[in-house]
Amino acid sequence: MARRDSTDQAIYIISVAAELAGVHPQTLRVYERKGLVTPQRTEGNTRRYSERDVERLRKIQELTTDGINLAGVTRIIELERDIERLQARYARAVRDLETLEQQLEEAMDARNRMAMVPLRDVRRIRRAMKSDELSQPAARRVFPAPPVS
Amino acid sequence: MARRDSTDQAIYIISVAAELAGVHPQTLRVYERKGLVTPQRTEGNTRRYSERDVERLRKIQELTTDGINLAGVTRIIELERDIERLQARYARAVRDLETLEQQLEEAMDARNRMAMVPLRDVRRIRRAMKSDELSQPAARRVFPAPPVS
DNA sequence: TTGCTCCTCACGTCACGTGAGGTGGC
DNA sequence: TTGCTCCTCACGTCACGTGAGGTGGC
Repeated sequence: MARRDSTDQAIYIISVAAELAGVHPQTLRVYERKGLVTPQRTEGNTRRYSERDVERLRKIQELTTDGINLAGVTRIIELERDIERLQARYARAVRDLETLEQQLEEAMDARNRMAMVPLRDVRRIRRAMKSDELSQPAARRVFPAPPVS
Repeated sequence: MARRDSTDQAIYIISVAAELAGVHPQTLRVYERKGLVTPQRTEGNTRRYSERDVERLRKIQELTTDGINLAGVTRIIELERDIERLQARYARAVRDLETLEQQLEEAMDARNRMAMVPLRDVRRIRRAMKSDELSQPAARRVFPAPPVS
């Protein structure tokens, strides 16, 4: 779940992160105290913000600009993450559906190109066709249905 | 989309709606002015709240109790509605998937109980079986695959 | 008449952002 | 040293809820 890639690298000091997000550095300290954005710290106790942190700061900035307070921002970010997950799950289901539809169609196609014979009659048919003058080529074409992957 | 049922009937005067939602009547007037809840009006210009309105008021009350301001409440209610729709859509997809899986399984079952014969050989097989002493009952069992609903 | 409704205005409270002020390490 | 960082405290602004005050119709 928690991806570990370049967007997690803690690279920006507070003044740079603040500028990238378009807010006051002091604001970032307040956000951290309230638990909205938790940057890493250097050994010297200096904050280091990752690209992901800055993204989050921008999102917060966008929402507060719309007049939403921090309690609302927190909740909204959670809900939007839920929505993303749901959408991904739905997209996966649609893909599965398409795959299955195609499989079903193929199965139907195969079936429609064929005549079906109860398995228990196969031996009898083979025997009957052996006694027929034209039987040899046709007899080989009587076969059990192949398993479908 | 907009359901029209008993929950839309405008039945409560402001004092009752306020009590049901656990808030001050004056608050309801403020909410209306801000566009959060829009009750119907009687001919005498008195507000009438529906069950759905009261539900919404309770939701607002719940969120503001969590310290979320009205701008946040509006957004959150929208997002939660989005989530409900997405969940319904996902549930529908899952149902479709199950139906299709069952159809595919049935198709496979039918196929596995049968031997398959290319259609162009059916006539030849029938002819061959006719000349076989045990052919009569078996010949009837050579048939084209039925269409699947 | 009583108790509601309607409205507007005003104010107390609180969240938020940000500036000030003093500290310390690259 | 300079310019950043760290922290805490304080204050201006604004959103929100709610009370007051006056009106009018079941």
